[in-house]
Amino acid sequence: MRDGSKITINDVAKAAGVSKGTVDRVLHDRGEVSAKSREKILKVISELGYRPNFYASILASKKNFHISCIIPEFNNGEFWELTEHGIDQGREYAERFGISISAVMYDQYDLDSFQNACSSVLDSAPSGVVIAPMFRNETLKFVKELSERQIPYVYIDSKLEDDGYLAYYGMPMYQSGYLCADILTDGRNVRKVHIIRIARDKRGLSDPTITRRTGLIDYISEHYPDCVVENTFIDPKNIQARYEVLDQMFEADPDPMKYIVMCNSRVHFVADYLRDRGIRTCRVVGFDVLDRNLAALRDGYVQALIAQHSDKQAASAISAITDYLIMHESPARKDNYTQMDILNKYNCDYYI
Amino acid sequence: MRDGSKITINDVAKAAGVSKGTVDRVLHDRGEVSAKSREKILKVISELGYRPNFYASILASKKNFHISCIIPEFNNGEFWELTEHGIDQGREYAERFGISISAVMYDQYDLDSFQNACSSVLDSAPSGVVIAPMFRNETLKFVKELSERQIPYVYIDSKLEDDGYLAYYGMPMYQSGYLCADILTDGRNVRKVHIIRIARDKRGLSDPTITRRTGLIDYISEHYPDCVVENTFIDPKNIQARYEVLDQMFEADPDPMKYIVMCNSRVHFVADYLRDRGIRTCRVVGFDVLDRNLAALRDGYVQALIAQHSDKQAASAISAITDYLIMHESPARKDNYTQMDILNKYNCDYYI
DNA sequence: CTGAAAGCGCTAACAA
DNA sequence: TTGTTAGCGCTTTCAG
Repeated sequence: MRDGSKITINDVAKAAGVSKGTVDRVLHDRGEVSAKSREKILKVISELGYRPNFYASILASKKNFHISCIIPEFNNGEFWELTEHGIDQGREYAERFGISISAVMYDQYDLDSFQNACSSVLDSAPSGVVIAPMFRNETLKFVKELSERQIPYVYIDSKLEDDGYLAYYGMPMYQSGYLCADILTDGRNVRKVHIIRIARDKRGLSDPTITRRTGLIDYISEHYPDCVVENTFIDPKNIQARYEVLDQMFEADPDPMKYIVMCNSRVHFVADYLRDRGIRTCRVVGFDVLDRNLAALRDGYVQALIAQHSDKQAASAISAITDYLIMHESPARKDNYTQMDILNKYNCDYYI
Repeated sequence: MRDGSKITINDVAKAAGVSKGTVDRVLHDRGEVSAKSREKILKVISELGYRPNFYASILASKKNFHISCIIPEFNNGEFWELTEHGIDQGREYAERFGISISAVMYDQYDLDSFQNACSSVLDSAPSGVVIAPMFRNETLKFVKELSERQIPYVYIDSKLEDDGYLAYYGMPMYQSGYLCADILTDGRNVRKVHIIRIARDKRGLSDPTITRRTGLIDYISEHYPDCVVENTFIDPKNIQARYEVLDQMFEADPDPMKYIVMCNSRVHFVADYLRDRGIRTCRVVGFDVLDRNLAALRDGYVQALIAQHSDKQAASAISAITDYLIMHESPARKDNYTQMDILNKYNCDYYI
């Protein structure tokens, strides 16, 4: 009964006329087995439908697996905090199998910091790696090294064009922009859409939200060919400058009904402005369930949020590697596009 | 390293000056231990921070746990099919711990069938039970019996007012109706809402969607006090009768723009009608991701679907019992209201 | 009431 | 290239 099938490595050994030591050897591909023994054992295994009991396996094994997760560093309430929660969930799972998890953070605006993170991970000789890549070239170099060392790695958030990865968990960025535009406009007579963007001081950084913006713009030009799309850049660090820019935006066009969208997680910047100025005439859509975004949703300064359970992405990434390490099982599918959740004030309180 | 803490039952035994047999006895509360031994052992355990290794425990144990799941029977493509998938997911998890899972189905329109299901489950002396209750009184009787036998049980889909259950996983029904109304109307100038309902031949059956309808109606009267809510009853088994009723509904009011909603999973009945009649002027909202509902969503006969991942509910229920059985851990929270997912044609393809 | 001892199914030395 | 053996940490008889 136990484990569904009661056939053990001993049964296999007996049926194949060898010892369990030999069976174990073919089970783990560690050579030193004659071709005929090997063949026979494999045959018996599939005939009997033998499935190893990995509790016994873990118990007996002296191996110490470790998984490193490389993600951007963050402050409280920021996007990557949720990912860290997911790492904690994944840790809970992995630790049951005696696998330890560590998170290594880097400054997403600083290439050196990313390189340091990568090389320190490499030095620790991990059994597997989870990575949220922000620097294209450096990441490609890094995963190439991982591949050579036969270390499995999983992308989260966004992925690159190599194909050595074990799995990828992330949101379909283009589609999320398309969806966002649909929710923003939703059959209304929209003449102008305002995209609020973060003014990036450093150039040359990869920005995963570009694809999202493309989806957004495509939707508009397909469904509202006469609609104007206007970009407004705000400074994330300077409130005053931010308010000035937004004031200008509102003054430039007398219509108080504005359609506003942000393609990253920081729509709360817009909400704060609207709250302070007492503006309730706009339709605002943003992304991700930060506390400040949720508050804006509840208060009615943001009408909808598109969310992606990025915690689950990290957790899934870790269990994918765990399962691969423990039971040699690759995930059912390699590319896992997580669902896009539409949140409004009536369902956001039930979002975990 | 292994398992986080390397202190074993042997360490505890040594430190307490007893044998591991005795430690095991207090660990599992199976008596036959002197008060002082017990006390000492408990003290040592907390001092050392000993945490049992349940792989070893499962390996050595001869126990055979079994969980029974009681749910309504179904045809392909119906609501409960998704729940069965969830049971399969749960089984995958539970079997890792040597716990077997079985599903027992009953006819949700037949009390006898439900009673039979319950008593056959009782006869099989399960280690735990997952139940989707459709008959109030009978269920209360059943769970009382389970409580007396100390068998843990978990509600899914809906729950009753007893409080002996280990956990509950389901959608907040009232809120889902409220949300549904919001999506249906969404700031539009709505004067009449059509609720399409299934004509139930048998009376006296509990209907979990009543609460949902209440939420829906409450929203309307709060936000659209002048809006009329009209109920139309259709026969699930008779196409012709169905079409006649709907024809009448459309003929009764010349306005082709109708707001239509169904509170159960069978909005595809409405979609089929609209497709056949070539009506594209309505706004239709329904519940649950049946294949036929998804098709209607993609084709534009249904504008939105509210979904609830009922597979995850069943899977969570099973892992809750599993964790309880294996590591004596109760779930983090008892009542788990699952999130309400809003699906439209742009995000439904990413809904697993 | 308690200790000793025989496994659970598998891994990994170590011999052969 | 193989078989043998000593555990992994825990449960469960079975004597005492």
